Amino acid sequence: MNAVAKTIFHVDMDAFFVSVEELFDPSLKGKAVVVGGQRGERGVVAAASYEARKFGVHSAMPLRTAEKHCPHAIFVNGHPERYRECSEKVYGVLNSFSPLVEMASIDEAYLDMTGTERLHGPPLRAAQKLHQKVKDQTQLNCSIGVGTSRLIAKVSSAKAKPHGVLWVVPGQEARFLAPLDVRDIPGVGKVTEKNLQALGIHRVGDLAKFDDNFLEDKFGKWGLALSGKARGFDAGGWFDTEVGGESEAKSISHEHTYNEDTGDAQQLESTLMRLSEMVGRRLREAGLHARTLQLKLRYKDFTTITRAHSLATATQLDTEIFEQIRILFRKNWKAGAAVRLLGVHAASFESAARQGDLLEGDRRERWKDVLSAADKLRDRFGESSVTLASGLKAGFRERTHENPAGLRGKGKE
DNA sequence: TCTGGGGTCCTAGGACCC
DNA sequence: TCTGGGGTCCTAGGACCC
Repeated sequence: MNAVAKTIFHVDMDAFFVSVEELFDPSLKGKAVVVGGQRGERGVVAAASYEARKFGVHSAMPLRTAEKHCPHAIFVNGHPERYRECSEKVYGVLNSFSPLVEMASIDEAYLDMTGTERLHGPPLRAAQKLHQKVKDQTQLNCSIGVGTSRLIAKVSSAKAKPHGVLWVVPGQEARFLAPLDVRDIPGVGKVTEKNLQALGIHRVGDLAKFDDNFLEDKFGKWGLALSGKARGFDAGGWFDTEVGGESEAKSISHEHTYNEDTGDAQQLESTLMRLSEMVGRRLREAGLHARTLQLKLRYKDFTTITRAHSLATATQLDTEIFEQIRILFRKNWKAGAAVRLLGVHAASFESAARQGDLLEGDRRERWKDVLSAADKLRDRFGESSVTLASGLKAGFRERTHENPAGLRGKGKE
């Protein structure tokens, strides 16, 4: 572990969703903009412009609260396709700079720049070059943190915002981290913060004073990781892995929150049908079969339950997914109770279904062909053009509407 | 403050097996 | 009858991230 110190870049796009919307509508520039939905809708802020943030608006805030804080803000629906497109463009720029690039999410990436000094110059110079290149080729601003670990790079990119570059010189990690709030450590949220505060730990420096054993005692495995992070190490989990490693999806899910709660069985089941189709489609696109299917049910009062079932044979078929989900729903829904949200979740993937007897296998193959054809039709004519009504009475199905909020929100930016 | 959607990882208890 | 100890799988829930 005493090899040459690594040089890791963390590139984080500034107010990504807002900036992309500004590319499509330049009149938004310089204004208070909230991305995530329209005024008065049920939902939360996916991203807010720096202008809106001045009024206390931040991501994950309910739209209705944002409206109160900033009545003059412009509310914009999210456009996931636009963000994906821009994200790919950003990836292209990064990849032209270094082959070791890993997109950590739609708007941030890690680069392993170890040993590139002869090509790009010293770390700070290289980061400034990349910073400019991203701006020139995408018209989007980013911030870049540079350090000897992913953790240091990530924390420093956050401190560099907006539109800045920050290098933590090797050996200075502890000094950089010590004065920061424990909340600045990725993975420390509200709950951990509170637990740490109860122990008198407020700053990263306080945390670094405690030894591993004490923290492991208090917080288990997570405490050990925390101890490492307080010292600037990528302690534990995926954070430890090499930059550029491809990781496969572990689960696929879709959920829907109603604009108004409903206790109507037919409406609920047709939503589950639609969600099952969406999950099935994603499974087929990824060439995956799922063994575990899970229903998520959130009632009006926000109490939420999940109920799962593991199949003997993994599936990627809409009908099989829906069949299980419906069983779980009928078994667990308090009949008539108003529901706020429904979700369908698939996990325990197998790359190919273990097939039963030949006849059964043949039947499944034919179904797969039918479904792939339906996927293609939906691509061409929209989500509502094809319905596999098997197991449903005619007219049973809710009209499919495009989900304007089909995008990830953003935490800290 | 009336709380989206899509993910990852972790914990904990019970079933079941050797 | 007074009862071990792992290992693994399954399910439910929760913290956290963007």
